Amino acid sequence: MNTNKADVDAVRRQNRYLILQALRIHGARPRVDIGRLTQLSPATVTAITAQLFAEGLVIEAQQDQAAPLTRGRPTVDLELNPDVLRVLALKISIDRFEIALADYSGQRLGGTILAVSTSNLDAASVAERASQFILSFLAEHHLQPSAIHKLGIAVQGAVDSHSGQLIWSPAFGERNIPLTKPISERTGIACILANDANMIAEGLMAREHHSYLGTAAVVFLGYGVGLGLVIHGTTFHGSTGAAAEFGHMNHMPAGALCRCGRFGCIEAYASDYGILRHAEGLPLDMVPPYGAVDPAVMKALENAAKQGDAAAVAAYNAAGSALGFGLARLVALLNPDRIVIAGPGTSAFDLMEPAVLQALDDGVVEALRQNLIIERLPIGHDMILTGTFDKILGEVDRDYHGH
Amino acid sequence: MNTNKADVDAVRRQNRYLILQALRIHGARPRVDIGRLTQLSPATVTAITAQLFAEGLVIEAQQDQAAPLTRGRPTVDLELNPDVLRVLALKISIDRFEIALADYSGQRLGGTILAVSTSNLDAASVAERASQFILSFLAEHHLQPSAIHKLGIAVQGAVDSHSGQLIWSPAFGERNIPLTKPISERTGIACILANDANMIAEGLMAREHHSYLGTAAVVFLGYGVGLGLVIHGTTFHGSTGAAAEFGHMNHMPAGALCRCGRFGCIEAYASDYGILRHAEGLPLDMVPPYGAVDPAVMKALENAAKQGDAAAVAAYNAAGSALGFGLARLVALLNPDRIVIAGPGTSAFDLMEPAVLQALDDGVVEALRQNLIIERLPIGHDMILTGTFDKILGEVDRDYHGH
DNA sequence: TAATTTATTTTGATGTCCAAAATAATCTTG
DNA sequence: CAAGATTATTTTGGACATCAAAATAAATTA
Repeated sequence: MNTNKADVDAVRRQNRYLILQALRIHGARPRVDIGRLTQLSPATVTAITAQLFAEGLVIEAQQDQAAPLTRGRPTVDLELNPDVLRVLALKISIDRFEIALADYSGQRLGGTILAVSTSNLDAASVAERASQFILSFLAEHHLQPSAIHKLGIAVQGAVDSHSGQLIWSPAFGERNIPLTKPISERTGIACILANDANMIAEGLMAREHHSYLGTAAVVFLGYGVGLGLVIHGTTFHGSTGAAAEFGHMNHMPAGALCRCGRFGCIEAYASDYGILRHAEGLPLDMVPPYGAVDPAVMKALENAAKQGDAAAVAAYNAAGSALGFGLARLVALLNPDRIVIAGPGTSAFDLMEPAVLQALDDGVVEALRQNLIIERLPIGHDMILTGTFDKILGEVDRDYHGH
Repeated sequence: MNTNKADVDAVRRQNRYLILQALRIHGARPRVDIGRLTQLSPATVTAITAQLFAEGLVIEAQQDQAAPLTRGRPTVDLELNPDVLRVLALKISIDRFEIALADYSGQRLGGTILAVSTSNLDAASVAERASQFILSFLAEHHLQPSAIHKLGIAVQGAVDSHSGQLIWSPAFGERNIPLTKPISERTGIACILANDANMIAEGLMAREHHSYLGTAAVVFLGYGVGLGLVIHGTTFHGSTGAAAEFGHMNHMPAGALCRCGRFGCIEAYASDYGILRHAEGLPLDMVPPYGAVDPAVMKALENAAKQGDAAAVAAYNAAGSALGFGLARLVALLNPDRIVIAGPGTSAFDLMEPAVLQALDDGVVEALRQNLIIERLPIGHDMILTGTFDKILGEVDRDYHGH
């Protein structure tokens, strides 16, 4: 349980945070609504919004033209002042950097993609290259780095968010790549580092808060297999912030060879390259001979399986089984309310679904999956950037107090 | 994050809780110490302790005879008033009920064990039998049920603490056995239901709070394999309160037959009966032909393995491997700071340890286990009762305000 | 134009914490 | 053995937070 002392300051901080979050989630709203949403009394809402107003964080919104049509004093909508600050999100994945800019209200103001041959970068060059990308992006938008309040970096792989290092990622050959420190030094922008699947979870939580109050697992199917964990309504990061390396959770001792060098990881069966290797009849202990797999290739494989191609069907079955047993193990351990399957791989999930469900049947006491919601969410990579903004801005709501 | 509004009442509740917990954990202490422990100002400590005094929850302790020997006004030790209330803890395991009584300070006042042929009890009789046991125990101690503030029930198996049902337990043949409601009706005592391994975690947390601030997994080796999870310094219960069915996390698809009826559970390899079945050369898909395994039998097997008996060694290796891969999967998912191996099975852990470590090597990226502390704790079953008291009394500290 | 209705602000009460001052109860020292 | 020193605890007064209720603002309706 919470083991910190409470004082009157903490009360104001908490309620102030609730109001900012209410405006962030629900958009422009009058004070009455804020009171209803936060359970705070009108007097308190007035007091806190007045303070937020004075700090410049909140402004009066344009009055909605669709007339009131109602009796009584008209409401005054308040909204977050978009111009308070700007934030950046950088997504690093195989052969690709993507950056986006947003204002304080979360509105996306622009973004670019850069093709990078990531596997050829050495540890030191990653931050260098990313910094260049950030600075040139800012220059294009006529922004000084000092205009950016914070940068969130979302990467596929195991990250250590405390030290700001990328522990391991399929995008790079090397391990333990420092990111936040060198990027921060080169650009002058404060950085945080997070796992991409966790950022998706963050985004889902921000948007559908009521569905994510308990425990949920968000599986991201794509080139690899990522997982974001929501526990007690908060995204979970383990002791080093590196939790949820679901793709590299072992499925089968001494099983198929994975990109990470181990044998039997879920990813070695259920990722693009794992499925492809299996379907092509290559030995499972062969080093996966692919970089980023062309989506068209996967689409073709998917179609082949749908046409009944035996090798393709078998590959998707193996993928589903590995994924399903992984989920079964997760369920046995955490008994979540909800599992969300997201990412581009979702389109082929039909092919895996029977094996997934069979594995869940075989692998978990039914009592633990009685009320389990399994949901498919056809969101794409873009949710990673969105979720990263949600995370950064949520932190800002907690501790930013104006200039 | 916390999404509740804060008010001045919440402040006092929180600080009051901190003071009660400080006294509970550290025993009799003067007000100055309480201030240091909680970070509260002397003025606040005086105010809150005065209130606790008035409510009767706190009393002045006997002055320590070992004289002060120090200058200045002497301290006045405060302590929890043991007579505020009494609580009961009931532990239900295979062929055995155990009950204990404690006072408000957590002091154990007595306890009894009852041999029960649990496997022969039908669902309705379990609560009936337990209630009889409770009532006769109270009669022996000349206590009315109304004198008991709360009863905590710790059971091996999957529990649903919300509904108060025992979903599945190796102790009983039937499933979905209602416990808290019928026991509460029959005895008139408020009940809560929890998993035994979680109660061990609760006990460890109460005693060594600083070691359990992050994520920790407490593995209980005994007849079965239990797991208590500590996440963010709180014991974790999944959506139904049934989390951490580690013993029934799948180790090997279509593997050894488990008591739960599935194939390949960790327990089917690593529990007493699983090891014994393997060592005796019985087929792994054979229904385990044992009830509670006599500790002497396990001791003999352990000795045989230590003498080099091949079948016994192989059985312990298989157990270690199943346990190790289970832990590897847990680590990949949760990246805990600490794994604690506890329970009577600890004595044979030497035999399993090499296989456990090998499995961890094979199953987890090393970055995730670099700082992992694996600790062996030779605590016994008794910690389950102790931890149950810690849990109940912690709840009391949070919401009990005197008569 | 007056009455009604709804939103927001103001006022006053209650309660919290804390810093600083006051008090209490001991030991030390000359 | 009395005055001083030292440490613990309590008291006092200020700063702030929430809230209920009253007051005010700004519209619609009759």
